[in-house]
Amino acid sequence: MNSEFTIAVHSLVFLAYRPDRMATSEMIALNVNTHPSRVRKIMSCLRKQGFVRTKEGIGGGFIFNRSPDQVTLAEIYRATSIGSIKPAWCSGNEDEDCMVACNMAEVMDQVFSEAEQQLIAYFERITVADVLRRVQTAQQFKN
Amino acid sequence: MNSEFTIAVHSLVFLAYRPDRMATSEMIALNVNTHPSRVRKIMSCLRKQGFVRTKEGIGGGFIFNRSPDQVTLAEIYRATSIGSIKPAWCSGNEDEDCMVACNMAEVMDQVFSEAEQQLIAYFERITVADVLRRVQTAQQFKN
DNA sequence: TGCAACTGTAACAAATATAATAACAGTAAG
DNA sequence: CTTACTGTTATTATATTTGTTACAGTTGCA
Repeated sequence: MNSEFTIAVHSLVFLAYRPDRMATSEMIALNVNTHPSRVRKIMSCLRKQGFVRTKEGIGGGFIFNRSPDQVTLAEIYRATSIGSIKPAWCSGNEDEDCMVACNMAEVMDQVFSEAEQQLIAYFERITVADVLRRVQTAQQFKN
Repeated sequence: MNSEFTIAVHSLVFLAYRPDRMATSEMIALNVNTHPSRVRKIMSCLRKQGFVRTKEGIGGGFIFNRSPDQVTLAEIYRATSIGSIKPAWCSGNEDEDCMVACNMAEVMDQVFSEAEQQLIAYFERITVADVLRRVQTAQQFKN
């Protein structure tokens, strides 16, 4: 799977964690450990889906636009990474004179698509607030 | 996800489809549409797990060693691709002075690991024989 | 009005992962 | 002892992912 999902989740958790629910791409990038430009690209996608709003210019940044306990990982997955569990490579060959060769690509497509539904059903049960709580729990075990 | 899973499933379905349940790496590679060497590498892994046995020398090849309706995609996934839904890239930074930065990698690890269990639970319900039947069904819809 | 701190986006470069290919030793049948 | 196979490693080619740079557009404020 695509790491954009990870970055999107991390960014939203970070925003949820901040008292003002706001941060610049530079702050997020430092926290996530990537380049601010990559953060902006992914946040731009989250903005188009209404997860965050942005403020340009001085004192600007990204602002969490919804309640962290209402946003599920399923929504984030759909926004950033839908289709990413299926490998790009496809087996089989339509021109072959064999039922298996001709139809495996289509059948595996179905299988991966159903598998992805299972994954999404699981992500449906986890919110950004849940992830933040898990982070807090993990932290407590260190102390 | 790794396409080795796809190739492994396709290869076993192809073997299950053959009356003698046997084929050479060249035949499988032609059917799957890849290089025989790649097939041998993946089949070699399936042999070590007991899914197939091999016969070297003239007249040799790979032979399905179990009943197609007993082998689930979950077993094949575990044999070839375990851990592959988690992206290699990890977010966060242990050295950062922030709870979120320090613990997100661990938390996302848990999340991906649980997600993979869901995936495997789904694959548990599909056998090689089921996939072959799906191939047959797909074929019928073309005629 | 003009500078400074932001986002938005595209283009490019670097790194990494994946797939194809070649090569050759080992094995078994005839 | 030759031919048709697997087993395995190494190498090359290709695709994908990530990082980086650059710059236009926006906004707040002195």
